[in-house]
Amino acid sequence: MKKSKAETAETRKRIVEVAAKAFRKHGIEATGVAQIMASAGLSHGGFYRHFESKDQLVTEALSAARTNLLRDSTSAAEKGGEAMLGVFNEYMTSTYRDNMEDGCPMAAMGSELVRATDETRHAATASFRKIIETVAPFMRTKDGEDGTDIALSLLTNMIGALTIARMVDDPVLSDRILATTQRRIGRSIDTAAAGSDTLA
Amino acid sequence: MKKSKAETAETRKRIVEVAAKAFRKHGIEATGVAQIMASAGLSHGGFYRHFESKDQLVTEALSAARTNLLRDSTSAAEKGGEAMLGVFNEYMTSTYRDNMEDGCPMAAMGSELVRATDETRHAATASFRKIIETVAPFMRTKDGEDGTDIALSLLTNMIGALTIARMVDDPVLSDRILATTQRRIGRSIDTAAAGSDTLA
DNA sequence: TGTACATCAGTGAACGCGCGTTCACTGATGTAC
DNA sequence: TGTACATCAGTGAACGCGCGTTCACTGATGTAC
Repeated sequence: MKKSKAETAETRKRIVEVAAKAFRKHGIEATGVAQIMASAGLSHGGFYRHFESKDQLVTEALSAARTNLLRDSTSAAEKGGEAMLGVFNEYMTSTYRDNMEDGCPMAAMGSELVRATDETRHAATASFRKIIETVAPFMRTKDGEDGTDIALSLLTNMIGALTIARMVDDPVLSDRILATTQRRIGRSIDTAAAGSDTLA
Repeated sequence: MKKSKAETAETRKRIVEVAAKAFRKHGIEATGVAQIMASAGLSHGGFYRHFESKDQLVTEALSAARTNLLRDSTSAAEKGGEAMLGVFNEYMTSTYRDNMEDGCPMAAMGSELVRATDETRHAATASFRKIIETVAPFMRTKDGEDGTDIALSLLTNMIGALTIARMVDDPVLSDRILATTQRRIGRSIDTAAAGSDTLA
């Protein structure tokens, strides 16, 4: 039953994408290799033809999950401050809150990533840094302030707010957390900032 | 080998306290009932004389873990704004970051609490709300702003910052996240606010 | 106050279960001639 | 270009292991008389 190289690559990619959603939705520990393989339409035995371990898949799934985030922020960075504000605000909506499987992996798996392997934490750090770099130029800075610092503050705020908004069992409180965070986003982003497109 | 009522109550309390530390340090799922009982100096079989399930212990351990937080913020609330600032700042130190087992349970177990049982999430919500209420009067508000909203924003920021500071594998970046968050704390807290002691 | 008995905290073996991982096997793909 | 063979993606059973939970048992505590 050997498969062609193209098929093999496709299968591997499918496993990573399925895992990226499952880990965010149910958590890393709670998601088994067999479940992931079943969701990808395979039996669990073939897993180790593609990956050395579950940990390796976690690292790759995390990198895959960040792709959407980076795509959003990079495309907004090209368009300018108004687009960036739109992207940020979208992350603080009830729709985004209620769709964990497609959202920010750091908000969805935060405390599990703290205890993850060195490789996974390294990948997470690289993702986080990349996003900070992308959005930092769009932060509204006053005298002496650094865009990177504002971005660090705003993004960790969004991650924490999303986590707590998902944790609390009172929808009113949850919505209020999102709304408050949106207000901070509006204050932090410089909508007048030019996109990289206009610079080119 | 029946034990006296006093001993039984003491044992139960010990289990909860050991669990509160272990869940924060290693995560909820990764901490087994047998490990907790062994840390408490007991064999695992006796666990169900004290608790109906592991889930019940999780709920109680969470409530026990919040006690320290509430004690800190309540005592600061009595003393006034300067004391409150001190407590907040302490939460954003490298010492606090590196001592997960004694720290804020929402930062330590955030994404696991999102997926916890209804009872646990309810307890977590009550804890969060209580702390917000305690610190809200000490927030620096400008025209039309609500202290509760500022508190929600600041506390979710601190939880997210602590989580990400623990997740990244670069100590420089981690320290920078803490420092930036400390700066925001300084801007948000009204050090001139009077403590409830002075009102009495 | 003293005795007889029921209660139940704690022990340690055992339960079924799902986990991550391994392995012998199958048969289509890719390669060497 | 066609044939022979090595490769290896995927299957499904099996591995050891630790999980949460149960249970028969022990013996000190608490209670009823």
